[in-house]
Amino acid sequence: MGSSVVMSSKQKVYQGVLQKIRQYIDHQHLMPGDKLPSERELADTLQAGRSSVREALRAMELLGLIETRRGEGTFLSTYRPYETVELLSSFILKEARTRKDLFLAKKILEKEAAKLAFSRIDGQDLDKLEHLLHDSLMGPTDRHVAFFKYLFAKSENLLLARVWQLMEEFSHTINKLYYNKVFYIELVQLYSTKNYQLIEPLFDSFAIVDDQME
Amino acid sequence: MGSSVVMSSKQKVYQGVLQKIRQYIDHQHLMPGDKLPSERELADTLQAGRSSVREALRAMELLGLIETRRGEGTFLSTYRPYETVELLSSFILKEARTRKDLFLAKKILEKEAAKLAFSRIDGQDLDKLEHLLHDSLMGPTDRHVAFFKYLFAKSENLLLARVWQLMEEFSHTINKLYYNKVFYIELVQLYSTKNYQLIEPLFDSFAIVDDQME
DNA sequence: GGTTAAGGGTGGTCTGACCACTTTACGGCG
DNA sequence: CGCCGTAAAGTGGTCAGACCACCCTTAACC
Repeated sequence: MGSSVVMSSKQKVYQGVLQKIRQYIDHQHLMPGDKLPSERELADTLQAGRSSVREALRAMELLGLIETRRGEGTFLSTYRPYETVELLSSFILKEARTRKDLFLAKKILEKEAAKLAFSRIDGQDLDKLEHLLHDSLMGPTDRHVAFFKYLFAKSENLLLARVWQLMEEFSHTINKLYYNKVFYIELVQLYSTKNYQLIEPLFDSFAIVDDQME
Repeated sequence: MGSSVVMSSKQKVYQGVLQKIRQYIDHQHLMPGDKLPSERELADTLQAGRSSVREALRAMELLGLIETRRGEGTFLSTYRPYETVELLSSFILKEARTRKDLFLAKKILEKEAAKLAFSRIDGQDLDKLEHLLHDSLMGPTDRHVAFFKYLFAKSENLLLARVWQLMEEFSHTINKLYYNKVFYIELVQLYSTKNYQLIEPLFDSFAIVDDQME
């Protein structure tokens, strides 16, 4: 950084600013928490208007790349791609807003998490899962969410977990979904008897209970 | 739309503007290509400054949600996340673990699409898939993308397809990935011999070829 | 040394000016 | 009446400037 924003005939100033900021972050080896130059300084250095700098920063902020704090400055944030997926998914899910697509996609993720978690479920986990199933203070949807949150944590694939969570949260705007209670009991049994090959057939044999039909 | 931006104590004006625009898109059932109100009109209607409106629009533009054209206006775009993906990739690369998550998640989706497509693959589809495999003008990555694009279309689960597409585009910024060529041939064979039960083991037995290691 | 107030710096928001480009409207001519 | 050219109106794009809310640092006072 030190040169003005390069103005290609098609590129808007905020896009040039964005590129320069990214280069600055790279060259300075900035880590999350590190401070960027002030808006005014950026505007001076890049010979752009402060508004144009702000437009670039707002775009980055929405993507979760930076955090701006009034009176303090602009800081590189711990990058959380999942927040971006959240915003994007709100559009994606809207387009694909058929119940069938959503529920099947979610079921697939749950099934795969169940299988990924398989080798990591020990006796203690079984206890916790069974405790969940027998907690009579929990409604079926909450139990479902807690159950699979547990399994997704065990799967140790954060991206899958987050995508599932977004689908789960989004599906709540449609209605509440869960499997028949026998399903959960049988899945825990499969973990108990170490019967990996029966996980997929189990998912295939249980239909989702659709709260809206009741 | 018609009320001013609600100012919560923590929310910035541009975030409120963003919400209102999203609501407007919903209420008007806007489709890609449809025109949004002008910046000045939005500023009047939402009782915000034009700069604040622009900040919100820049953020949406960077996400590929809208397209602004000087002299014409602001249009809802057919969702194309290319610019976003490029911007995010420089940050997503920093986490090797995220990378591992991404590849595994993508493989899972590809596997499930292959299975969902199973019952819809006919002789004509087989011809097309085989044609893909024998197109020597295609590099391995392009072939992989075309191959699975085809399968996801056959799966008829638009949500899964979109999530996979997003992951696929993310992963391209990291490196180029595909399976060993024998994989595709064997999968087409499974379709030909109608051997559904072997799809999952096939995916389990093939490692992803990582271009970066070559 | 501790506390408080002031000063300087930060981001946040808005207004206004002006430019480049597109679309619309109007007038003149055939 | 239709077409063409020009001007006006409308669009986004950029910048400067003003002022506010907040934060941090420094200086002054007890």
